[in-house]
Formats: sequence, structure tokens, C-alpha cells
Amino acid sequence: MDITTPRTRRNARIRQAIIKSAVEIIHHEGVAALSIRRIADAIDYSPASIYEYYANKDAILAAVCLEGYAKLTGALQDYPVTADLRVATRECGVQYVRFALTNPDYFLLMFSTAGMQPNHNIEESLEGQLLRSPAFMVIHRHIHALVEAGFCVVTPSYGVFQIALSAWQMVHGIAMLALTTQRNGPVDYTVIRMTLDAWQRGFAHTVAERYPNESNCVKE
Amino acid sequence: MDITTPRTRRNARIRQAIIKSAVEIIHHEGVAALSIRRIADAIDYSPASIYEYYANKDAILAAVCLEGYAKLTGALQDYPVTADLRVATRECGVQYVRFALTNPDYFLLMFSTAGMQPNHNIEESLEGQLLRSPAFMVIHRHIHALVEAGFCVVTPSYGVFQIALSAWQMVHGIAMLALTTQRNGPVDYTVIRMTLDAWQRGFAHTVAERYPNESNCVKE
DNA sequence: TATATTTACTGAACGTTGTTCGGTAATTGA
DNA sequence: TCAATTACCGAACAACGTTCAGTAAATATA
Repeated sequence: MDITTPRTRRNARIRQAIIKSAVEIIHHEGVAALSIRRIADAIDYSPASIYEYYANKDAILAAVCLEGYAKLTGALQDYPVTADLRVATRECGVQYVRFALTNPDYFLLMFSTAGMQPNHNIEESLEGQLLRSPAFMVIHRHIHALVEAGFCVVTPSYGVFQIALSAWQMVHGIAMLALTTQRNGPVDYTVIRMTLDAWQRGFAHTVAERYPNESNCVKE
Repeated sequence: MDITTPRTRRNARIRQAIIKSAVEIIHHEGVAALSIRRIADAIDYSPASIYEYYANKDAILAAVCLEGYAKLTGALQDYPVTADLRVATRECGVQYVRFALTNPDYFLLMFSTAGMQPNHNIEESLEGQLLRSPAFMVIHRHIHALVEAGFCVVTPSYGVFQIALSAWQMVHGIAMLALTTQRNGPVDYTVIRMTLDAWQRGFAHTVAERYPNESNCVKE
């Protein structure tokens, strides 16, 4: 039996139209200008009808974010294969920052509100969730290749996953600060590349607890 | 002539009460629960009266953020003087993350909305603005000490300011991702310390353009 | 001290928001 | 063809930020 009945297809098309117009409103007028009535206007429906397709506004925003994660994943891979693995990894990070600066409202929506991350299964482990996140896996594969090639050194307590998470944290910090505190200033990609090179250099040797005597001097 | 007339003092006290109740509402019920009417209720005024003291809600949020920056600055310095400059710098970063995790709604308000940063003079240079930011200067002084002691190497194009900015970006990324995507997961400060140690190691040697031939292979 | 003027404060209202609900039109399955 | 389900809408609700005319209080002036 075919699940794609005419009704189902129509339903999917309208749901898609809702998300599409939401994305356009956010892109052209910012996330603050997005409202149910605005979307309803754009797709020639009444505001009440929107609730036939999405439970509430948050559900729409969550769907918009899902599209954003897919776009981000694509952007991270939008770089030609390079001989030097370190350059490829670094340029992946540059792409992350570039995506954020190209879609500021989009990016801030995805990573500002605490309530709309994909797969927020409170039970599953963080590692398991991230390893099923396509965007994170792009980073993860880069780090894995670096480790394989000997450019990164892993330890039992700090493996590929931790290094990949650290890479994400680094580029995410660059992107977020550029969009908020430093939103007016110019963005120098040369400086960003130097920063990412320095980051890589930090993982070129063993990640050990360098100062074991003072490592736990502050109680958690 | 004394500017603190009774009227002025009363005015300041009420302004302070508005901000105080706003902070409490945010802390206990989240930033979404904050409204003018809610504040007015808390301090026994009518909603309209609030506008006698603050132009609008954004002005109140900006004032709340200003307090947040001061608290953050204090938190960054809340660590005993240590013999090892590298430990001191790292623990300053740990304090940054700890502040974010202790005051999640506060921190997200300060660094999520693009519109409420202090001193957002669109004319002044980014460096000039940051060098007048007390919180950033705490980081800056740590990096300066590291450079003086020879633990960090600067170059003409990547000086103390750039390294300090990179440090901020690193801890900011850790904090933001912990508050959004990884908000459900546990936070391991040992892993964070290893990450910050690796970051420091990256700046222990000259920050040069390691791959000059491929550095500009993507057009900006 | 009595009066004029500025300030402090409020109730009521406006426009907008997300959301719900009863009722009607359209589509579907028998 | 007809009953049942679905799609859609108008109207309304509560809550929001904000404004404004009007009143009470505090201050400055005489």
C-alpha cells in the first residue's frame, strides 16, 4: 500500500510551503518579524489553518532549524578535496564561520534558543546523539583523518570525539561572538585561519594533564 | 552642587528595583517569563509607570545585561593567584564556562540577542571597544602575562589582542554549546581543562601561516 | 505659607501576538 | 449517492509592549 496518497502529498506540500515562507521571512526581515499571521498571509491561508499542520510556533521553528542543520552540513562539505588534511580541516572550520555570517538570523535561531535542538532525547548519551548528527560527523571525519595521518595524537581519555567536539567549540565560539558582540566589526578570515592553525597545533602532541598537581585545585 | 537630590536618589532606587526584579524573574522562571506587567507587579507599580524609568523593554534588558557583564567580570577574577601563569589562565577560562552554566538564562540573554551589547559604537574599532570591556581585559591581562613569561609567542600580525580574542572564542564556544545543543548532557570540567591546555599549547610557538600556498585557495 | 509648575503615577485603551473553538465547505470511503 | 472524515475559516481569548489623557504628589517660586 502506498503511503503517498493525494491527501498525504498535499499535506506535505503545505507543510513545506509553511517552512519555506518562514525561512524567507527570517532571511529577509529577521526572526523577530516572523509570526503565524505573517506565514498565513504568505501562503494564502488563515492563521488558524496553520495549526492543522504544525502544533504551534515552536514546532515551526524546530522544522526551520532542521532545514538549517541540513544546510550547515552541506556548507561544511562545500570545499574541494585537498592534499593537505590539515588545510581541509581548517577550511571546514572556515566554512562553519562563513555559514554563520552568511545566515546570521538563521544561525542564531539554531544555536541561541535552548529549546530546539534535534534529537534531544534526554536519556541518550551526548556522544551518541552527536555521532548521529550529520554536521558534527563532518567535523568528526576530518579529525579522524588527522589522527590516522598522525597530525593529532589521541589518549585514552581524550579521543577523536573529544578533539572533534573541541573543534566544534572553537569555530562555534568564533561564529557566535562574530554575530553578537563583534557584529559590527569586520571579519578577517586570515586571522581566523591563523587561529584555527594554532588550535590544530595544540593537538599535534599528546593531550596530557600538564599540571597534575594543580589540576584539581578548584573543587567542582 | 550635589547631583544626588532626594528625587535623583529615589529615581535611582526605583530603577534598581526594576532591574533587580527583572533579574530575579529571569533567574527563577527564565527570560521568556519576563514581561513589563510582571515587573510592575513585583515592585507594586502599574505597567505604565515602568516607562517613566526605562524607555522600553529592550532598555531594561540592556541594563540587565550590563549587570551580567559586571558579574561575569567578577567571576573571571574569582580564582586565587597561582604560581603557574598557565594554570591561572586556564582556570580563568573554566570560570567563564562555570558562570555560563550557573546562570544559563542570564548568559544566553547576554550573548544571544544581537542587539544588546555594551558600547556598540558602530564607528569605533573592534579592538578599541574590547579593550574597554572589563571582562575581556581580564582575559587580555592573562594572555599578556603568558607572553611576558614566554609561554606564548606573538607575531606582528597576531599579537596579544588576537590571542586573547581567540581564548575568549574558545571558552565562549564551550559555554554556548553546553547551554544549547548539549544542555542535557553532563559537563566534565576535567575534559574542559584538557581542551584549554591544548589550546594554550597551540600558542606556545610562533603563529605563522603554516600552509601559505593553500591559505588563500578559497576566495573571500 | 500659599500658589504655580513640574514630576510621578495610573486606568484605560490600541494594536499585535499565539492559540482555541464552533461551524462550514470540501474531500474521501462505502 | 451518502455518511464520515478532513480542511479551512471567522471570531474570539488572554497576554503582550506601548501610549496617552488625566489625576495625585512633590517641588520650586512668590
